[in-house]
Amino acid sequence: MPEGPSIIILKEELQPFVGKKITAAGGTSKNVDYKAITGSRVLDFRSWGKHFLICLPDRTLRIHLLMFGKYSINDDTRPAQPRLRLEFGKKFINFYSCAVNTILEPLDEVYDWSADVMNPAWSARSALKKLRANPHMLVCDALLDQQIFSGVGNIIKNEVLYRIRVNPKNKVGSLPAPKLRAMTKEAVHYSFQFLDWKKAFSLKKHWLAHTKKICSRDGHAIIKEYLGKTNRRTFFCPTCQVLYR
DNA sequence: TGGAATGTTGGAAC
DNA sequence: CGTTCCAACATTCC
Repeated sequence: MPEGPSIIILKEELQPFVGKKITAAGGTSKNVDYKAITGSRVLDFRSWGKHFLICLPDRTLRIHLLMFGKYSINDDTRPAQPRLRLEFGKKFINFYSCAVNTILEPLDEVYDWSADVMNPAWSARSALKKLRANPHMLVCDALLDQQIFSGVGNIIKNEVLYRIRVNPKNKVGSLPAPKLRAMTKEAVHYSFQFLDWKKAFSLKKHWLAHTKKICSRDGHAIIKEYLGKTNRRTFFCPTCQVLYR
């Protein structure tokens, strides 16, 4: 479900609820004061990477869909109990198996919007600065670092590295400067392609590395290894994705 | 059918 | 006290 582009789609699907008043709220999350938010109007839906933000006058509800989170709109056919349910008269939204939190601070104090690859405030310069400050970090970890590339997930990581022909085992500091810039640029570019393809239900069709077995560039085998500090599965072509020294 | 997967967290361990 | 590690969580698919 997640990765930044999917959250953008969620935000777009919920646009009809902007400005609407919550007439009832419930769910299994213990991090929400359901009574307090009943009667509040939704000022806006925002997002920061994989965080989906429901902005109310006096607080923000933060939804993180994690690996298996789901949502449904005006549809109660799911068997599971929603973690969070917001009703707007006869219409409603349900969120399932996600992490829900309440934020009381102003969002600008909580989030660095320039780190979100899909936000207009995204700053490549700022990302490069953070990367240069972490030369020891593996590039496969760097792309998954939400403080640097908020919204990038494992699929985007694999596709970005394949597209710029960079081996995931490189350290940030060993990449030539143009490659580091290319990585930063492609993280944004591919995220928007992901968005378009996901909307067209053709995301998987465009995967070049993720879950693939053969490199479409040179016909060599794509390797699967569990890499980085979080041991995420990483697909890459050791032949065309360069390992710098 | 069991294992793995678009992810993060909190607390234990060191 | 800082860091690192790992279990836990939850759902769907192959």
